[in-house]
Amino acid sequence: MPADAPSVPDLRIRSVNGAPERPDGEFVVHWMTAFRRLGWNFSLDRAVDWAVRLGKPLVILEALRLDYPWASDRFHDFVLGGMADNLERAGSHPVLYYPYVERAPGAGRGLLEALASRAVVVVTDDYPGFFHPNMIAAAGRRMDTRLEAVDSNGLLPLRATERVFARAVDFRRYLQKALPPHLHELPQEDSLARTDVPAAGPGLLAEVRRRWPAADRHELTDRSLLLASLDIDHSVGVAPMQGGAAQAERRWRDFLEEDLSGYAEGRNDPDSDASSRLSPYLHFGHLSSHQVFADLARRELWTPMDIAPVARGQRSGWWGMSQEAEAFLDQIVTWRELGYNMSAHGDRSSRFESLPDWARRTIDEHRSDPRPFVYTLEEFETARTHDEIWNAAQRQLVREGRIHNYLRMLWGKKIFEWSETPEEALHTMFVLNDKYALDGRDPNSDSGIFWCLGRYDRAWGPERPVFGKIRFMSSENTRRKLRLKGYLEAFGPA
DNA sequence: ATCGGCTCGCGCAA
DNA sequence: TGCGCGAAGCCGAT
Repeated sequence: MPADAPSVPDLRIRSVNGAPERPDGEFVVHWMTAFRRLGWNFSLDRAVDWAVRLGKPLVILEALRLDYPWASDRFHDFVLGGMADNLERAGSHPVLYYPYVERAPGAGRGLLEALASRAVVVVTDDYPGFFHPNMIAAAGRRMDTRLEAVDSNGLLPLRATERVFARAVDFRRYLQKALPPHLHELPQEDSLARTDVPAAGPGLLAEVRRRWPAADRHELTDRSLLLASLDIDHSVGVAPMQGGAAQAERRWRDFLEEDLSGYAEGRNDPDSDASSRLSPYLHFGHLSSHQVFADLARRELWTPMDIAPVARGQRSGWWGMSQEAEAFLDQIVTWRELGYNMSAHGDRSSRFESLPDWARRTIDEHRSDPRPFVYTLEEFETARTHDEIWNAAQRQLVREGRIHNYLRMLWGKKIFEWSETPEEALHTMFVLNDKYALDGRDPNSDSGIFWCLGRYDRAWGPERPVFGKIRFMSSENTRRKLRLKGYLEAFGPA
């Protein structure tokens, strides 16, 4: 790659199929699958680099299939909202933004290959979770054009280390040593700002676009008819939270300007729902943690010189920012990227066997303890347990696609306690979280769900039935700690 | 309201 | 070898 182009760090670029680029191809393809935004995006920067270097137009394909696991009105709507934003923003640039929505099962088959067969190179997003690694590998086998996957997941490149970490403090200590050089590596705020990309003419790909028509602005903006026409799960309704980079930006600004000031204390006060509510935007790639970091640093008047000389994995004081900024960075950098690291490098990272030894041991010792209650997946899903707090949390998940951050822990702990086996509990948690949570199907879902069974945690006494030495939580105590009246009314039985 | 004990593993100082 | 401490807890004693 050219020395004069804005550099995407080599560590973040991976050749999927080992094929060479084709300099006589007609255009560069950016296949947008995970980082669904037009700025703060190393993956798109890389595609722009190619286009500039070889003097070829840029085609951005953002596709949405019908048959991905858990496809529903809820997730489709979120992604389509993002496409509407990207279409709007790309309109002022000389690129071909091509939003493709599959209308009938299998209709989209062949589209990527049709583009790839004429492309110089295809650049896509290297996301370590859900079906993405398999999809990327399969796409690489189906094309003889060079396919590159680029890591724009977080501040630390996924390939910076092969190690996996058993506890947040270990990863934090590692980050405090390894992260500083990477903090200078930022993607472009506006990947399409460079004017030296050759224009994509209006006739480009006309015949491809006749066979696989792009979604138009109107149906992406006003989505109910489109959603209703698709063969997806309509029982999981559109969530109150709107998807897309524009909404993500708005929520981030609001959080930064209004909610962050109470963040350090707010999180320790279980009464307030002090979460940033950015996780759906981060999950769908509508928001970048690089932007979050850059904006935060600017607000804090921070420079790398402020970093403390001691690096012992301490939770606060290392960055040299305000308490609330450091508390937030611990979430969005340490904890978020801990999960990504595990997803990218952890053997069997989503399996029971990946739990720490002490946790597996104690869970096994209590495997045959009688459960105080046992519910089926269907009873859990329809919020028919004996516990009104648990039922309310489940109803919030079904209706809004999220759960209050404290209750989310209780929700998982109780599914563990009220299932026949830990494996069945895991299955229930993953099904419900994957199906309903806007931020589900993410490496951080693994972290959150497995935390309930001891991952990243330590043993706690006294030893109890079912839990053994796994940290225990109870609805009775939750009732004492949280003011739940409003919540229980809002999420009472329908 | 606050405190200690419950319990495990790891890095680091000694 | 021992010490300190860690995502969010619980419970009983004070």
